[in-house]
Order: sequence, then C-alpha cells, then structure tokens
Amino acid sequence: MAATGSVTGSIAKLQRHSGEPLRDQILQRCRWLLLGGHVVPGQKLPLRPLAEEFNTSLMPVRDALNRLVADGALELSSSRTIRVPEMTGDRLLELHEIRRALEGMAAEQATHHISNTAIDRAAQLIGEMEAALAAGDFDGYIRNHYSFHFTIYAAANRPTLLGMIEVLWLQVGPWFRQGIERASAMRIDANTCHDRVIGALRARDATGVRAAIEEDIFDRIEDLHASGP
Amino acid sequence: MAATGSVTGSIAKLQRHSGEPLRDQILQRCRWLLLGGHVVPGQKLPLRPLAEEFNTSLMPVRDALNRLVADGALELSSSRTIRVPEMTGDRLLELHEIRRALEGMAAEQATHHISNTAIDRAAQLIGEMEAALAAGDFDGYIRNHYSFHFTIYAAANRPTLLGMIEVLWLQVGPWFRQGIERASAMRIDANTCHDRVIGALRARDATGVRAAIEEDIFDRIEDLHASGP
DNA sequence: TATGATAATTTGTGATAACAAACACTATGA
DNA sequence: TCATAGTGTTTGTTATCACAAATTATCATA
Repeated sequence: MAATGSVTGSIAKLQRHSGEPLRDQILQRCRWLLLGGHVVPGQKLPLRPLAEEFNTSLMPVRDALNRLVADGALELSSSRTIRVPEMTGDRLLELHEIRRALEGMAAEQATHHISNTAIDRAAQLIGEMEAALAAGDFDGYIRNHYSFHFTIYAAANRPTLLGMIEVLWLQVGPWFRQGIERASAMRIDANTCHDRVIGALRARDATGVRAAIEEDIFDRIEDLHASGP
Repeated sequence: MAATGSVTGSIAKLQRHSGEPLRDQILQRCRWLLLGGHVVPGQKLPLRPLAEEFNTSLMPVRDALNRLVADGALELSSSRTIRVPEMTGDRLLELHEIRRALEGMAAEQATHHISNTAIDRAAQLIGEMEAALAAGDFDGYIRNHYSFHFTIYAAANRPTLLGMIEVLWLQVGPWFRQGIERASAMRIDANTCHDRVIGALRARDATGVRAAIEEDIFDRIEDLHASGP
C-alpha cells in the first residue's frame, strides 16, 4: 500500500480570524480535491493527518469533512474511517437522473436571465476547455468545464438549486476525473453539445438550452461509462 | 419578546455510547422540530441552551445544527446566531419547483417497485390524515402526511434522491405548519390528489402517479400561499 | 426624550485532552 | 501453513476551556 502522503498540495497557509472560519477555508480546499478528482474512490481521509497538513486542530477539519459526508461526497465506512465513496452503476445512474432534472431546470431558467457578456464568457470557456484537453491538462479542462456549466446555472438566480447541483458535482467529481483521463483521446465531441447550448442561449430558446444540457449530461455518462469498467 | 424556554419538549434522555452518536440523536430531534413546525421562522437556536436541554456539551449540538445549516434548514444570520430562516416568496417558489421535479421523479420510479402492502399502508394513512385534521391534531396530520409521501418515495429505491427530498421538506417544514394551521378549516380536498395517487399506483400508471404528485404539490403551495400573506 | 459611546454579556469557533470502538499486527496453537 | 486470540495503534466522538466577534444593556450627553 502506497503512503498517501500529502493530499492537499497545500501552498497558501490558512489564516485564523481572517474573515471566514478555518472550517470554510478547509471545506473549500476539500471541495476542489473532489471536483478535480485529486482524491480517488476508496481513498481514506483521516482527520489527524489532514489537520497536520493544514496546521490546525482536528475540529475545523472534522467540521469540513462532516459536511462533505452529509452531502454524500464522502462516506463513513463502518463509522470509523472517512473515505471517498466507490462509484457503483446504480449510484451513477441515480446521480445523473437527478443531474438531468436539476441542471435542465437551471439551464432553462437561466436562458431568460443570462447576460450577453456571460454567454460570451461561456463560449470562450469552450475553447479553453478544448485547449486544455489537447495539452493533456486535465486540471485545466475540469476547471473550465466546471466554469462553463456554472456560469450558466448561476444565471438562473436559484441559490438552493445551485447548491444542490454543486453537491451532485462533488459526488461525481472523482469518477469524472478518472473517466476523462481514460477517455480523453477518443472524445472531444462533447463540445458539440456545448456549442448547441451557446447557440440556444443566444437565441433565448429555453427549451433548446434544456435539451442541449440534458443531452450533454446523457452523452457524458454514456461515454465515460462505456470507456471503463 | 417571549422567552423561548424549552424548544425540544425533550422526554427520553439521550444516551452516550449507545450505538449512534449523540450528534445523530440530536439531529433526529431537531429534524422533527422543523418538520413538525415546532420552531417558527425567525426563531433563534443558540447552542448553549440547547446543549443544556439535551444534557450534553456544545459539540454534538453544534454538529447537528451545522448540518442543518448546511442543508439550508437553518441559517447563520450575521454569522453569529443560528436561526430558522424566514420564508420569502422567491424561496418558496424555488423550493416547490425543485420539489415538483424530484418528488415527481421519485413517485414515477416508485410506481414500478412499490409493494401492494405499501400501497395499502399509504391508503390507510390518508384516512388517518383526515381524522387527525378533523380533530385539530396538527402534529398527527403532519406526521401522517409525511409518512404518506415518504412510504411512496422510499419505494423508488433511490437513496440520494430520497435524501434530497428530505432536505426540501426540512426547509418548508416551519412554513407548512403555519399554513396548515391557518388554512385547516377550508381545505381537505388535497386528499383528492392523494386518492388519485393511490389509484394510479394500484393501476401501476407511472405517468399518472407523477402527475398526481405534482398536482398535489402545486395545489398545496397555491392554497397555503393564498391563505396567508 | 432621543442618541451615541461604552461596558457587559452572549455567541459561535477553535484547541486540547480523554475516551471507546474499530483496526492492524503479532504471537500462539493446531 | 493457516486460523485465532491478544495487544497496541489508529480513528472519530465528546467534554472542557479559551477566545474574538457580535449583540445587548447601560449610561452620559444633547
């Protein structure tokens, strides 16, 4: 068994009493670990080593991880160790059924409110996505992919809905990263869906936007699921 | 301002080292406080008084309340006091758009899996609901109403979906209680929707079940919203 | 009486330590 | 060689305490 070592790649130090609580700063970093797939299904995340990396006590780390457990992004196996959940076929299916419903709803509603500059920004992100993927920069690809979707969803002005979608992305994050790395060579045409999203947004065609987003989600799970076991 | 006094009505003592953690026992009780509307929008929930009522330290109470804040069922106002959020028109609309999508999905999928005994049990709950409402027993009404919906949703076998729906109910709980008390006299025909749900379940008509559930949710918000400011 | 400064209290956050349950390892026996 | 009991370690949970920020109460001043 390989020593996990540093999982955070922590650079900037956390600061106490600086506006937001340590718990939230740690939560933010852990979120990106999941979204970016820097942790792997099955991996253990013990409190004490993490607290040492962050130079804090157990408590804020515990708070952050408990939150992620509540969100379903982490799990307590045998109620004694916190780990990244394995992705099963059932869970993947369920998560994407929900994603389709909620992200479809957000996209449809965003159509009526999103600004032209936000649409331009989203369109630009498609290019940066492709460039990152071509360069083998998976981190950059995932970051841009995230930004593309969430600039659109955020325009729906539905804070609760947006939070629920974020939780879903946290849950599929580790799986998504693995799938992207496996399937990167064979796939770039997810961007055809993305282009259709942009086109429908420009035309203010809410139904079209929803359909394009739903198809994007559907295609993604098809491809990634087909590319691996 | 009235002294809040005991909010829990705590009877059974909590037990340490008895299977599930104190945090979860407290969380369970707080959940029912919200679902049953025993706390009121705007009400403060300070850690120390609660800890004293539960005869525990701050920590498990803190954990439970943090979880509910994460779920959006409570909020940190000015990041120094925890309180039950006020219900705004926007929030109510958003919550019910999401409820309609997710509960519709759960009901539709439950249709194919739910057992006949579960259907019978749900049908029976309709009667108990009516009886409780007629007797002015709002607690009983709400409890039966909850059981009716969740015996159906649980049959869908979608754990993540079920958890998300529970969170939504936590958020509308206090508002729902207020609305029921206000509108109790004028409304019993929500049960016509409930009867239609049972009928469609017996016919294994998934589309009909979804439609009936969606209409139930829609009617409910219409009535309760109309009955109050 | 109204208003603004200031002190006292209350609040959530974070650190440290003690604890019990789960885990991992080792020695023992067949 | 393999199973098993025993022991030491690791893990999350809870209690207690210290702290800073926000709130509330108090009182001087206009």
